[in-house]
Amino acid sequence: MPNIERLPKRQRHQQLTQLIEENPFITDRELTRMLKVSIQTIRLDRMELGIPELRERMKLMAERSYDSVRSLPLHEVIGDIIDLELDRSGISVFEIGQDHVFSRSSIARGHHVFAQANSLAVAVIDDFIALTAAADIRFIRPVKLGEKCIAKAYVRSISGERSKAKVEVFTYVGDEMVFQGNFVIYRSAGKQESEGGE
Amino acid sequence: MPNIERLPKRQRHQQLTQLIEENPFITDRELTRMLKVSIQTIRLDRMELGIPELRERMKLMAERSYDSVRSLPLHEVIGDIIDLELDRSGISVFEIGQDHVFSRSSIARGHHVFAQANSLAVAVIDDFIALTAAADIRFIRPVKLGEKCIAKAYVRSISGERSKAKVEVFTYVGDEMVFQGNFVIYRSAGKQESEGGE
DNA sequence: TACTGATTTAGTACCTGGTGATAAAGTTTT
DNA sequence: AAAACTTTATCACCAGGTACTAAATCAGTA
Repeated sequence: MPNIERLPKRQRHQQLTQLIEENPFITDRELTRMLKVSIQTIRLDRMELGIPELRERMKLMAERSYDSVRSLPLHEVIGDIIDLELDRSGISVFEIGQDHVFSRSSIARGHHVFAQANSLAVAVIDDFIALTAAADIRFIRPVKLGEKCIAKAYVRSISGERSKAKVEVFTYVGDEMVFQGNFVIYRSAGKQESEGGE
Repeated sequence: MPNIERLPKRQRHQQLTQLIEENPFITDRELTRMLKVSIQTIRLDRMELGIPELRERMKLMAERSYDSVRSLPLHEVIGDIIDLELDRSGISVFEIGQDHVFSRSSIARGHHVFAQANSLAVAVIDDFIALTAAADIRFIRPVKLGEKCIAKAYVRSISGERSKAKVEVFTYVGDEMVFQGNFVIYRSAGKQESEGGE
């Protein structure tokens, strides 16, 4: 009574999984048409496969995107600043997540590592509007998914009012340095006309 | 019959808009508790404000993220590459959208401008895995919301197998140069052990 | 052949988070 | 007070399910 050559079910499970993966917005009813089985079978199959219902799937996707939206573009500072002495130094922590890596290699895309350092360099300058004017950076070793980047910024020089500041940033994973950068930050004491990209 | 000093409704509309913006996953029922009005009022308000129901909101977010998930693999290159001569030069276009700017100033965050240039510098190198090792960059003027950035990359030198390439990138808005960068890209002919962040 | 067990189908009740229409009450404004 | 606007209250209905029970179908034996 167990089964040899009782594939139709497993085959259907495969197809079902694939169909939903291809189009997560498909309803059970539509699936019955594609697979030519009753809606109850579809539902049993979903249960067995642990695939949630349409609305749950959409909710999950929405939540996932909502989280990554607020961790990416909404955050004007990338990484959590855990220490800040204005015009002197600062430390921030940023953990590399799925959203930050190349899918094929799980290596963080450079601009995220750059963004953490850049954000910190800007944050450490005590000014209403501070913008990056230039930077000189080194990626010392690739950063992988899950690694926690600790960036330390040191203000090296501040010249006068409405002028440039030099900030040096080192990023570590553990005690390994993975990134180093020298930033020139424009500070606009008073006026907000200035140069830079951030 | 029109109204002067009939704020409570508009005030509520404002609050409603804000509440939903803060937490798009809120139900009408929860909103009645926050705003102390009946659920019908909430629904009339949503109608007037053109705010779709919870499920519709989740669906939109899910669809948006689904689209951007499929444009994110393309997102490995930021900007549209419109011309590419491998190991020689390339051009990409990237329009600054809401997601790319500081809300307070509508100035593009530096890392997006950097990311376009960096992506192009990597793409122009004809190698399976190419990673940024270092960069020397200048933000010449701020880039604003809606501006179209045209990045041009030129390969300046390629040294041997499994070695460094130097790529220079200029980014323009119209005929104004807004960014300039010198990138050192590692190319790993064969092996994929190499350095860099991108 | 009849029994066993898995698989599939059917049907009902119920749930959430709404829409839409209609009516009634409350509040201003005129 | 009458007209106009705003809010609340009902009621019927919908999609896309869950949860549960029951029956039908099919296969492979014992």
